[in-house]
Amino acid sequence: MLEARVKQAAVLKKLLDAIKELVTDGNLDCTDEGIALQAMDNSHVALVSLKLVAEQFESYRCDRNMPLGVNLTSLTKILKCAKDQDVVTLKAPDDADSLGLVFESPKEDRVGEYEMKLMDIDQEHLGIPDTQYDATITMSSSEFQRICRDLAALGESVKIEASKEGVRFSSEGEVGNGSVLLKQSAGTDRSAGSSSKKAVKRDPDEEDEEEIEEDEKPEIDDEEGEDEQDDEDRSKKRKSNGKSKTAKKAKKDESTSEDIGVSIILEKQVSLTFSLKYLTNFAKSAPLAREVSLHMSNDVPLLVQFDFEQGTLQFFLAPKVGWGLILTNIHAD
Amino acid sequence: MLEARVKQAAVLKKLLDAIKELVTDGNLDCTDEGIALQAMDNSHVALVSLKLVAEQFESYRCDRNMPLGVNLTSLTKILKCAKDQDVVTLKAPDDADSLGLVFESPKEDRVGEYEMKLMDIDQEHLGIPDTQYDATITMSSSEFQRICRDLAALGESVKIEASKEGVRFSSEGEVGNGSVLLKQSAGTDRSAGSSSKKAVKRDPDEEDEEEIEEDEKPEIDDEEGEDEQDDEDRSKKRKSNGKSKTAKKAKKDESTSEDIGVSIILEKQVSLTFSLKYLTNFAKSAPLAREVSLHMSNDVPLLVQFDFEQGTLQFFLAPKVGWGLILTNIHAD
DNA sequence: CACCCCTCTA
DNA sequence: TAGAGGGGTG
Repeated sequence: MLEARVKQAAVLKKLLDAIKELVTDGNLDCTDEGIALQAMDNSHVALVSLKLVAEQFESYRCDRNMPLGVNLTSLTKILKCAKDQDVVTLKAPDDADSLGLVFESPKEDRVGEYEMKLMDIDQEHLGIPDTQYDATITMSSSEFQRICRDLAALGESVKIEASKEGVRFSSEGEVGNGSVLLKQSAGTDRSAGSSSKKAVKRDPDEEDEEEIEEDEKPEIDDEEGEDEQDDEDRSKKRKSNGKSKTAKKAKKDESTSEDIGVSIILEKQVSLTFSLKYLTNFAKSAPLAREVSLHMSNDVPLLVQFDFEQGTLQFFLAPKVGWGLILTNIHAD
Repeated sequence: MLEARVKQAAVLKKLLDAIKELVTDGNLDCTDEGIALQAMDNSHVALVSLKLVAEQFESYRCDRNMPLGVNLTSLTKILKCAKDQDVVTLKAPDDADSLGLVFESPKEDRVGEYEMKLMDIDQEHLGIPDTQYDATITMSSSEFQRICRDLAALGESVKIEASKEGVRFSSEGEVGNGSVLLKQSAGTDRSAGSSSKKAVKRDPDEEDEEEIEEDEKPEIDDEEGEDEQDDEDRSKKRKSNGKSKTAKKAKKDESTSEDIGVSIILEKQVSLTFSLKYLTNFAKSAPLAREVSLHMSNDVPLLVQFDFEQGTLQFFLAPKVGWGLILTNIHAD
C-alpha cells in the first residue's frame, strides 16, 4: 500500500498547475524511493519528469511499486478542495483502482476525504540519458518566465545563446525583433571548470548519488545521508554556494529576480532555438522554485529544471531544427 | 538621427495604455524640441495630441525632423517587454524604416534590444487653435476616472455643467439617472478673474502664482532649488504651491483624490454633453498625472489635458448635439 | 481585438 | 481588503 503525507497542499497544487496543461494523464509511479511521474506532453513534443523523493514527505510508506494512473485534470479539481496549508495524505491499497486523498487543516478541525478513480495507462517509461550538457544556466525562475512571456509576444520561437559573458534570448516576428541579454553575475563564472563536466544529477538521483557535485556542493551530498527534515535548507544551501553575493535585500516590487543573478556553467558555447509555446508552459512552474536551470547542448533536447524542496521537476524539449540550422550542419560537415 | 533616453519605461507604458485604444497608428514627430504625436482616434471623433519635450528626457538628440510612423499596438507590445524602472533609449537613424528600443535594467545586468518596423503614415497635421475656454476645471485625475466609470454604468453620455459653485456630471439611462456634483475647493475661486482669460496653460496651478507663463517652466525648477534631481517631486511641489493644503505627505501609490480639490476658472457658465465612451477612454490617462484639467466652451470641443513630468497629453472631443440640445438652443433664441 | 474573470500582491 | 496584472473566452 501507499501512504504518503505531504505537509502543504500548496506544493501539489503548484505542481499540477505547472504540468496539467502539458500532460492530462500519467502514471504516478510509487516506489519506496518516492513518487515519480514521467510523460510526454499531449502532442508528444516535450517530456515531463517529476520526482518527489520519499524522504521529503512528512511521512512516506510504499510497500511495493505501484503505478497509479491518474487524470491530472481530475486530480487538479480534487486538489482545489484543499487549502494551501492543509496536510495531504495520499492513500492507495495495493490493488487500488482509486486514489484516496485526505486533507487535514493545520488545526485539525477539518478533514476532507476524497477518492479519485484511477485509470490504466500504458507505461511508456522513457529512459532519460544522463546527459552531459555544454551549458548550464541558472537564473531566477520568474525572470525566465518573464522573458518567455515577453518574447512570446513577438515571435513563436526563441533562440537561446549561451556564452561566457551571458545568455541571450532572442525572437523575431511580425511586429519586430527582440532580444534580452542577461549578463552573468559577478563571481559566478565557473565555465570550463572541471566541475562543469558533471552531468545533471538532480533527477536521476538513483543513478549517481556519488556524482552529486556539479558545482562543488558537498553539503548536498550530506543531505542524502541524513536528510531528515533539514530539507528546506537544501535548495537554499545550493544557492548560497553558487552566489553568496545575491543575498542583498530584496526589492519586492521588482519581482525579486534581481537578487538571484545568473550563473553560467559553460563547457562550450551553445545556440539553440526552441518553441516559445512550450517554454512558456514550462515557465509556469516558477511558483515552485525561485531558480530554474537550463541545460543545453547543441542538437540535444533542452532540459529545464526546477528544484524544490520536495523534489525535482524536469522538462525536456527538442530544439527547433529550422532550415538555417540544417544548412549550418551541412556546412559544418 | 534620433536618440532619446527616458529614465523610466513606466511613463511610456502608461502613455501607450492611455492612447492605444483610441489610436492605433500615428506619427511620432521627432524634432529638436521633442517628440509629438497627433492623431484622430480610429473613428475620427476625438483628437489625441501628445507632446514630450526634449528637455525632460534624460538625454535627447534629434538631428533633423523625422516622422516615425508607428503602430501603437506593436509599440505597446514591445514596451511590455520593459520593466517599469528600465531606462529606455529610442533610436532611429535618419533613414530609418524601423525604430530601435533598448531597455536597460537599473542594475545594468539585463539589456533588452528591440526593433520595431515603422510604417508610412500620411501626415494630417492638424492645427489646434489656442482657444480661450469659458470654463477650466482642474481636479483629481482619478476622481475624474471614477466619475466617468460610475456614470458610464448608467448611460451613454454625460452632461457636464460648470458653474461658479462647482461642476456637475450627470447621466441618464435605463436603470436610472445619476449625477455627481463636485464643489469648488475653498480658496480657489478665480472665476471672472483676469487670469481666467488666459489661454490654456500647461498646468493651471501655475496661474496661482500670478503670471508665470507656460514657457517659463524652467524657473519653476529653480525656485525649488532644494529638490536636487528628483524631478518626480517637481509636480508634487508645484501642486503645493497652488494649494498648500495638499502639501501633506504625498502617498504616491494611492492617488488620494481627496487632497487635490477642484478648481474652477469660469468665464461663463457652460453645459455640454459628451460621449462617456470617449471620456472613459481619456480618463485612462489618470496614472500619468494626479490632476486633469477639463477646458470647455459651449459648442466647442472639450479639451481634456493631462500634464506630467515629461510633457502633456491632450484629448479633444466635440460635444454631443442631441435633440435635447438642439431644442434648447432653438428655444434659447 | 476587446471584455471579463481570477489570481497574486500591496 | 482593494487594486493591478495576467490568462482565458467570446
